[in-house]
Amino acid sequence: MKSVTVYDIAKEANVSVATVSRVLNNTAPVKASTRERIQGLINKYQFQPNALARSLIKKETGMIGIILPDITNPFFPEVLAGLEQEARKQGYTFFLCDTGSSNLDIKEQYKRESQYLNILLEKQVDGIIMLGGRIDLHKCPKEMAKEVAEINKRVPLVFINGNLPGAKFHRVVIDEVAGGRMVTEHLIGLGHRDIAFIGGYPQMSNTVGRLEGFRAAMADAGLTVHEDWIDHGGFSVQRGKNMMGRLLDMEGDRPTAVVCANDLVGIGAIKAAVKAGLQVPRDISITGVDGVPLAASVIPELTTMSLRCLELGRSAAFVMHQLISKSADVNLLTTLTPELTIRESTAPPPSRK
Amino acid sequence: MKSVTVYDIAKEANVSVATVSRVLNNTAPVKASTRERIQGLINKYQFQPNALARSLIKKETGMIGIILPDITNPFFPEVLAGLEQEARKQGYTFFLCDTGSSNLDIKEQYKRESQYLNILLEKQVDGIIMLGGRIDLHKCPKEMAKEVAEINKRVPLVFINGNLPGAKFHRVVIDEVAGGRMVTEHLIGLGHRDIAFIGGYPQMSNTVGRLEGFRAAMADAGLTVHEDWIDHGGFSVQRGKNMMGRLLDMEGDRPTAVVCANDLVGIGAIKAAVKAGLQVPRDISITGVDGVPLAASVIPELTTMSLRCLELGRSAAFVMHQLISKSADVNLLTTLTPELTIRESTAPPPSRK
DNA sequence: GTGAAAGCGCTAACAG
DNA sequence: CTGTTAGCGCTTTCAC
Repeated sequence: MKSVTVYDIAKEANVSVATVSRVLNNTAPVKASTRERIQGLINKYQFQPNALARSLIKKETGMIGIILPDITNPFFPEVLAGLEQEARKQGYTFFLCDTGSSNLDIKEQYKRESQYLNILLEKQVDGIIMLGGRIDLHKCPKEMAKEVAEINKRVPLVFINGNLPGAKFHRVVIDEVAGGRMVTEHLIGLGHRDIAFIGGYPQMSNTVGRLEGFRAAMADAGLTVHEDWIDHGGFSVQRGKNMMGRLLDMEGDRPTAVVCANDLVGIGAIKAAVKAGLQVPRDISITGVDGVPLAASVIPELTTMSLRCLELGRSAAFVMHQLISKSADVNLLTTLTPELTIRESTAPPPSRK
Repeated sequence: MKSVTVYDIAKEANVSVATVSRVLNNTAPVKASTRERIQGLINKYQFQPNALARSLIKKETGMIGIILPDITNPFFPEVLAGLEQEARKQGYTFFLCDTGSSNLDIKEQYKRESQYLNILLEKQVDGIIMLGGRIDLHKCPKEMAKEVAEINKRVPLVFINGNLPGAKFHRVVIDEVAGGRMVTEHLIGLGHRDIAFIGGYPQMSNTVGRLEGFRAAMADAGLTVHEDWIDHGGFSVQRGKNMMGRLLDMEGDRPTAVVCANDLVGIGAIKAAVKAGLQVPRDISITGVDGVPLAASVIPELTTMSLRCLELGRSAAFVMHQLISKSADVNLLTTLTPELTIRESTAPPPSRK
């Protein structure tokens, strides 16, 4: 099972390893006849140069590490697809590190992030892209931020939709505030005045941003926000159901529209509403945020803010490539504007008696 | 930006590199005092041993390559999560190769598979796991199968839900025929006699298997299958809509139940049915296959055959680990039985006049 | 316990 | 055009 090396090829071709290396990388002219002889042997033995040895000396591996919290959340595969599309052209390959947060306590998750960060460093990846986890924290503990800052000194680092205090990082982000604002304005434009906001976590910056946009839109329209109608508690369908259920169970007036922190919560909210005997959007309008394909698959199809996942991925790959190839003036911050996608889950409020 | 090496540590600690290596791997006893001195320096410089150099000599990288056709299809992240869960314990990390088939012509996809296979070999991964693509073909062209057989000689290879002619491969599969049969029997048990089957591709073995199970269940119940009601054409929500639309537009009798080749098609079918003014399951029952979380998110929730994606992933990781650690008697074939998940999209047929 | 030295498989000067 | 040689950073005999 001994694998063949440049030496084996060289010997059989009666040349030196240098020449073999030359045809492999065509890094210098080689006489046509010897080149063909060597190429023939390469094919004959299906010779594959050992990338480890090559990377060891060239100090580049063509590998990009990706750290994300949960591949099972459809947002991430979507971003990943964008990353792959762009990075493949440049010849990069991906190291996928899923911290598997979905069934983990939060501290364990951050520990895994640290572990993976170190593993990626040891594997000599050319760059690391982070999504979710600690970079999503509205206020990240100093120690955890510092660790990442240290790593940023050793290898190119790009954040997608996140940030960390205490240092400057390269980031590709969607404008969360604009997203929250636009979706709320859509509802207000439809005639809604009593609007709730559910989902997410108050300690996460995406939630904070979306909520801030929501408040801004309400304020601009001269509407007051019912603090009772603001609820947090997660990003899953199940959590969406729970929060919506709670909202519907409340005494007194009901909102005529609900802004959900993401699509999964939006879907859960629709389910809870339907279960409570309401019709969406006739009785209540519901919106999501993310724009994952899933949102177009439910009935009624979810009106949402597309976070343009694919482009987010592509942009990040682009920034990473610039960083790796040491281009001058790489933008520290790339901001994308989300896109309102109006579908079937929103309509004017039921007319009041 | 020069990174520190064992030599730097050794010099400053006044020991040889061998000793540093010993404390790094504790591969031999080292005097407590020198060990501490060295450990101190390691911490001080945040020294990370270069995994490339290490792998070069140890001939193992702890990396497993994964080749899959489309990370955007929720089936794959689910399997991936299972893989990760199991493989993390063993200290493996993943190389993700998405051939991005969703927006590719089919030939291009196979070419990418070949490319990735080669890249993974060069990167010296300890093993390769394949999902989808050519291993899903009912009849894979000889050349394409042979290429994979060659690779199987050089590095451990595991297929998830697939196979290739001309050689023996290690495989972890779900019993597709049983799946098709069980879901059909569920419908028959409910009283359905007029059942359609839509989705998938006739050249793919999963479709062939599911359809075979469908036919077997029908035959066992003494029911005849309407060949007109068997339609193929893909695995996406959109395709499901199209196929279901076609079915509903047909002259003559209508089926009272539809077995869909996967969950996405099932969701598309529900959408088409609802759009046509039918109620699911009152007027028509619809089932899926896959058991992705999404299937539980739609309204009505989709009755489906769970392919037990997580376990599929875990089993594959387990088999791979055995292969890598050269355990004796690794099972060539691991078969899981799918699980019927009854939800809301199936009910007895409407009573006839 | 510890050090010297020989590679792992490849690339990159530097000579010819 | 081509060969010689010195490493990349680490592990691992084999001595001491």
